[in-house]
Amino acid sequence: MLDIKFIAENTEWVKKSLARKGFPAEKVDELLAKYYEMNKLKTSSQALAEEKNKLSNSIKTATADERPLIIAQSKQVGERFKAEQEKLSVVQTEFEDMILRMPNYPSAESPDGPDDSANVVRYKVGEIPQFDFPIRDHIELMALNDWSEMERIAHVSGARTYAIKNDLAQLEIAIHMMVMDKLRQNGFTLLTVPSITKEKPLFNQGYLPFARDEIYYMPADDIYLSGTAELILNSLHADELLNEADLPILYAGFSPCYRREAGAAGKDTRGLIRVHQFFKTEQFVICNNDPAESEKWHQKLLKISEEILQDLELPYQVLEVCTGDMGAPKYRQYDLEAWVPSQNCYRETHSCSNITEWQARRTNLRYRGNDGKVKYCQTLNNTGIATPRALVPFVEIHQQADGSVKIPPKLQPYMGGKKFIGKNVR
RNA sequence: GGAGCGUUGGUAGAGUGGUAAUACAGCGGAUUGCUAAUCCGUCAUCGCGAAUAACGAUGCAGAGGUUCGAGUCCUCUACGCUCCGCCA
Repeated sequence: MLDIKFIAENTEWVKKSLARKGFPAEKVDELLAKYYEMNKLKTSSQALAEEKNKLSNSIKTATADERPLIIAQSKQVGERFKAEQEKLSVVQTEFEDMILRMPNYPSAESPDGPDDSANVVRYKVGEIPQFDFPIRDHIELMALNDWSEMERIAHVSGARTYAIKNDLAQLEIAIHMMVMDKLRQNGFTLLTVPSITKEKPLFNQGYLPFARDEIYYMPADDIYLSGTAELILNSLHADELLNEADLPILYAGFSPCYRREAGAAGKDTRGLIRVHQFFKTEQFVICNNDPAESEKWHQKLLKISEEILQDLELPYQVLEVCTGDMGAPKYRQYDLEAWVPSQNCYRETHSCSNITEWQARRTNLRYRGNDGKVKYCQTLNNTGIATPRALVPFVEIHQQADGSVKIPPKLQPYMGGKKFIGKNVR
């Protein structure tokens, strides 16, 4: 959520900034008109409240003769007050709906552009492997090694689900363990969190009101399924007033994640790239209000996820995401993409975002600064690792001519020391 | 699923239907002095405003209701604790 006073005082700048995200300038004017309308009603209804309070309070000291008259007057003012309040609450709801739909301001560093075609590759790390044998894609590798039950599970659980087994199942868990260890060593608090959520955290995080179609909803219990631990971690301290000494808060949250993928019809329908339920270890940071501080943490989160891909020995590229491809909450976003040999391209494994105050305002997540003033926190998030998607580049990059898959040294301790996995490993 | 008891500021904690005590922490100021103490003020949100001024409104888990007036009475909801039942 944006600061309405800032919008009122810097209207032209705000219009220009939000236009970079494709947000129309007229909507800023409409918001301000609604704001001024709301304030007028606040002023008039507060004047009536004041009058009502004065009359009520005078009853205590009034004589028995005076009372009936004052009570009658107070009743009358009370009714006018109630009418004014009703008008106000309509306008207030309209105003809140409008401001909840305003995206965050993009950073000066983010390139302008309408969609993902304008994203900029900042740099690439690692060699794209040259195979001297015909490569298999991850689906063929799973079939060859008896690593999955893709066809059977589709009958049980439907499209875009997966079941993996044997060494690949062990690998899925091992990668999360490796990532959790790295995050713990970097000072993160490890958490396993629920995937069920009430509605309010979805607004706090910024999924709602933008993407209701993407979210599983269970009407019997009025409960939603979370698409990421970010959602839960962002609301964990909702409505709290922290102390500056408590910051930064670093969380590594593990949870199953649920996405309807309603807008992805026809995309990545086979295999492990895009599924309705997956496991993610998420990096989440709450820091103080200093822009330099959130920039520092953004770079730190990026560095951690790069190390993770390097430990897994996956070649990757770092994208600076353009204004039009960023989600509404984001100020600045990097995507990390790992090389997928069978598709001859890089595919997203991590998304690293600085949200600045936008989520904290929705979440009412504040702290008392060392100067005694109350301020909003800033939040950042990045994938730690998401499986099974990360297994796709992993098994394809590390595949051998016989269909077995090499385990990089950094991961071997989590795989019981195995250097290779697969049917043909002796 | 059932029963009982709870939910008050950053924290702790009072509050017979009539302006939310008090203490601690934090911040600001003053004083004395010497490694701190004492005193005063402030301490959430919003409106009007140039204002971090004055004034006013709101805020006691949330939403309704009764009343001239609700932290206090009534209804519903959420959450917590204790117990019963069920259970990986």
